[in-house]
Amino acid sequence: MSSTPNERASSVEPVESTTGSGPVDGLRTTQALPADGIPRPPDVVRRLALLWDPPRPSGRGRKARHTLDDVVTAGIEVADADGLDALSMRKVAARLGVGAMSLYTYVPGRTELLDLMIDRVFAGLDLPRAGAPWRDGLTHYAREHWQLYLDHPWVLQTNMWRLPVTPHVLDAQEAGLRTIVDTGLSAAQVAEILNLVDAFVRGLARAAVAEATDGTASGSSTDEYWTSMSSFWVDHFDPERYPTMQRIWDQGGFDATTSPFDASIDRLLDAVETAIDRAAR
Amino acid sequence: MSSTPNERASSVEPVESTTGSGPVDGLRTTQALPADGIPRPPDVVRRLALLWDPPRPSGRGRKARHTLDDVVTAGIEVADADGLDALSMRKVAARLGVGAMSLYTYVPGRTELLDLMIDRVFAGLDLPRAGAPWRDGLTHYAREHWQLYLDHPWVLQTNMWRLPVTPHVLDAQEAGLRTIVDTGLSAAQVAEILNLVDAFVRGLARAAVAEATDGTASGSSTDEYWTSMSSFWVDHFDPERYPTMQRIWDQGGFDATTSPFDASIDRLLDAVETAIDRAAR
DNA sequence: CCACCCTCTCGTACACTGTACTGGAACTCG
DNA sequence: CGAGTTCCAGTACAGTGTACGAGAGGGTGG
Repeated sequence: MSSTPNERASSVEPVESTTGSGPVDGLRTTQALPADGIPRPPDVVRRLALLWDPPRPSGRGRKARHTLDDVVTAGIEVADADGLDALSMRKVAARLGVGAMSLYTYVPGRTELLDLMIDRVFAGLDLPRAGAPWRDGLTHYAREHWQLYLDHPWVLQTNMWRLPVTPHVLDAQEAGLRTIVDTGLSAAQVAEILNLVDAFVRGLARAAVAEATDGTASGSSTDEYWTSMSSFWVDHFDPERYPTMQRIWDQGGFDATTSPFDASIDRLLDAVETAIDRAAR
Repeated sequence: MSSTPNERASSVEPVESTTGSGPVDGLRTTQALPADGIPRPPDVVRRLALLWDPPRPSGRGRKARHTLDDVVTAGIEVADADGLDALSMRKVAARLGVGAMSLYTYVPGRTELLDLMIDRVFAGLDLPRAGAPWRDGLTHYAREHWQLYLDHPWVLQTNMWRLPVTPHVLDAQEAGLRTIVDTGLSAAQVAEILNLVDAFVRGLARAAVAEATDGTASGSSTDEYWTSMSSFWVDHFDPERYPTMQRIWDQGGFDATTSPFDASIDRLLDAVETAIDRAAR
């Protein structure tokens, strides 16, 4: 029943900050009994293992044709090109010119591959330096995330309730918290405000991606999509039921002149500033 | 065969707010050529058809064992119970005591079923009345959405870039816009602010659901999950790499005493108020 | 050098998904 | 009582993640 037989206790190697790049065996670890004797559910532990102590390739055995990084890169390429739904193990494997099952020597499963992909993408963020004025830093933080989501929309598609706990994701959080930790806010407020900013950026990015890819996803061209939608407006939309929408539409409220990000980020930071001023008082 | 090409121009009959409840044939529409001769891609049109002109059951033929509403209800029950991943046609059918393929006489496909489920759920919102002070109305609007997402987290899981264009979803938008349309803001600002509020609520709800269901999803109990996570903190977390996180943690910043919604909504509305004041000046 | 063992590779297989197709069952109308 | 119409469901197909186990290639101890 237990899908992953193999008896090996958790090793005690030092944490390296570089992600390992070689394949290694025994990715699937079953219920290992660590020193403290507390059994850990394999799912969570396995997800963290590859991320936080990347295995070094052991010289023995057959040479690997690729590296872990290659696999992650291939995954990102597939997802960037065709979205998350198209990210199947078979497609990633095909891009590397190997069989589907070969991936499983580099990665325990699809979930973990996705974690690694996200970590990789977050590694590319240009994070605000410590010591900068909080408003500059936080703007920078928000804008970098915004750009990340536009570049890799599949990160928003992951159906996960929160980002995975990976080194570079935590790096980003760390940098975000750092921008406002010395402004006099309480610890709870700091955490809460960063949540607010994250929620804001993700929400807007989602909407922006929707705008950009509407219709394109489902095979129909953008033109086709919009003609269908306009047919909706004439066939189904009832101005008497939605007078306010009609009114705002007539006044050009839905024209989306500037980027929604630029339009709103200042307003959001005003709110943060208010909070900071109150705390200082 | 074409169920939606509707040769009437924009109909004059009032849109009813009750969703139709009978099965009907010809749900799948092929490329129909409407009067204007512009071909419409079937996907988009089909998705809209069932939502906006609900078919009435025609008395002829075999009696249906269920109604469209039954199917939608069953879908919502499945999704509420086991999440969106568990929402398979076979499971929904089983709950109704019916073969999987029978669903397709009520609904063209899974996508459309999901649209209907979302519309149904949004129909249950208690929307702010017209004429109330904007801040009360907008708070009410936000809180209702917040509660909806907590009650039906699968709505956030839908992997759609935006909510489907359904009658009751538009009702909610209409009510939201209405709360701030007469505050002196420009049309663009009104649209933008409602986007902001929506993005905010969805983002926070996502985080809250994450908090509530962490680990539970993947089969392991919450206890097991947390013991694994605590093992993460001791095994992998490096305070030297994440000093700010460590500091905020030590000060109890991550304790989450009150609901994140209550903590942040006022701050967000402060930002809105600032915008309104500026516009009025 | 050779045998052995370790590791990577991958064909096959299973359970699961959405849904196209098709033949049959049940109901109303002429 | 047909005829027409509609609902029901069994089978089938392409796709998914991945368990299993047989083979291929390379480092190392004898």
